[in-house]
Amino acid sequence: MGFYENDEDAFLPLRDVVFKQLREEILYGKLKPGERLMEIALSERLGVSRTPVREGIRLLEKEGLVVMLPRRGARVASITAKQLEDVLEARRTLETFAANACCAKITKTRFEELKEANRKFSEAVDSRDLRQMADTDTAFHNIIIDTAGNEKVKELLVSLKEQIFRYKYEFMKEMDDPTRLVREHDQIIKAIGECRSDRAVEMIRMHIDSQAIAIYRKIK
Amino acid sequence: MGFYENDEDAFLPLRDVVFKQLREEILYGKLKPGERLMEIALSERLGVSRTPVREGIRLLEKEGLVVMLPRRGARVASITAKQLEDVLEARRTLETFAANACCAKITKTRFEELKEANRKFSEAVDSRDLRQMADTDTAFHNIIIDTAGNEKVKELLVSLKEQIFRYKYEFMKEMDDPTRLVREHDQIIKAIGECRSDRAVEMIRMHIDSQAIAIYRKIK
DNA sequence: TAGCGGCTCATTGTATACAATAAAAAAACC
DNA sequence: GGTTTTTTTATTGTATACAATGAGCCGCTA
Repeated sequence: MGFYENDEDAFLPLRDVVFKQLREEILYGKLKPGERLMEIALSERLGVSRTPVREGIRLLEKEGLVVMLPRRGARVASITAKQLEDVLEARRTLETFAANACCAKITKTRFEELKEANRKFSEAVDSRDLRQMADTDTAFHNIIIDTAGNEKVKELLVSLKEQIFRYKYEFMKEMDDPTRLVREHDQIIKAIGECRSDRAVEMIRMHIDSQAIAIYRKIK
Repeated sequence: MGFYENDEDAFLPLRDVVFKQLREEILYGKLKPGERLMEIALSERLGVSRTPVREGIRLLEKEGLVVMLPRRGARVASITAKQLEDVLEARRTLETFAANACCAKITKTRFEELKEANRKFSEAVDSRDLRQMADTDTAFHNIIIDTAGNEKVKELLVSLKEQIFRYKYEFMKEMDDPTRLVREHDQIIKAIGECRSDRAVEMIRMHIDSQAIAIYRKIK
């Protein structure tokens, strides 16, 4: 690669370095949906041979970030309205499960983390730093998912969210009142704090759906 | 590979042939959990070079059938009780969602397919052919999932089921009364036919849970 | 004999060369 | 001039050679 993002990467297999790099570029829009990923061009740009590039691309496919056609190479995954709906529906299903489980397992410290996470999200919203907003929002949701304690569900949700991250990112750019998200988070926190799992589930559902509708509008 | 399962495979990239072959061997127990997958040995056995073997193994990793450790190669995924619980919980969450959606979208022809599928499953149970039982059971559930019409959920469920297929297979071997499964299927069909989605969801949940408990017992 | 250190070997990681193929361009034909 | 066929070229698929590394072995030392 010629350079390394940080020292950790120096010990990672090159395929993972390639994976991380390309993932970053896809998620934050440098590589756009539908764009071809050509092995030779990438290996030259990244300064490695084709082998780790191929393997890195396979990892991206695993995360649903690229699609491969035999003998035709890989493209950054683009998404149809139907696929977006499907992903969001799957996400909603799993994340409402997580919210429910979270209510049963929440601890005092976890609850405080949740509040702290939303505070950070609120700051990010105030700062209008898009990247920061996206990251802190993810962190907030991840606390709920972590508390639910189901590793497989977590893994699936990470993958599902990555698949629509790019669109969410674009959508946040044009959102008129992002402070609404902060208030929605607060309501979720409140429901969890009161151990009202039905309400928490409903809040999460609404929270995801409202974003879903906005993203959906943008896609079309 | 030297030979081909069928003509279709002759046109597939070798990585896919390798993937299919190894997947078969893992699912039906020829390759056992924890067993190492060594690239050179496999490439010799399958008559291809290491490259497609490596890529085939990556595909297996994507399906959760093998786990890879950097510089230590790949092993057939074995599962802890906790992981099994997590997978089953995720499956239950998504499949109850599918059952619910199925009730809303079921058509007359699909309903007939469902009944036919359970008839075939019943025959398989009578014949005591384990492989047949597993396949027809999967086919039955797949009709419900297909009818739900969410491709992403389907994809996730396929992967989740594969991860526990081997254990289910082992468990079926020692099941005392497999006809119970046929009756459970019948109840699910009935609930769907009556458009009682609450009941269908509950039936699916029970159906999965009863298997879950049995598999769980076996693992421990 | 227990523990340390370096050696060997098996195995994965990476690079590269060659083969196969699909898309694009050029040529031949009507 | 347009259409089909051939040729070229770009790109992926596959094989293989070499490098790097981790695991186990063996002898050394105390």
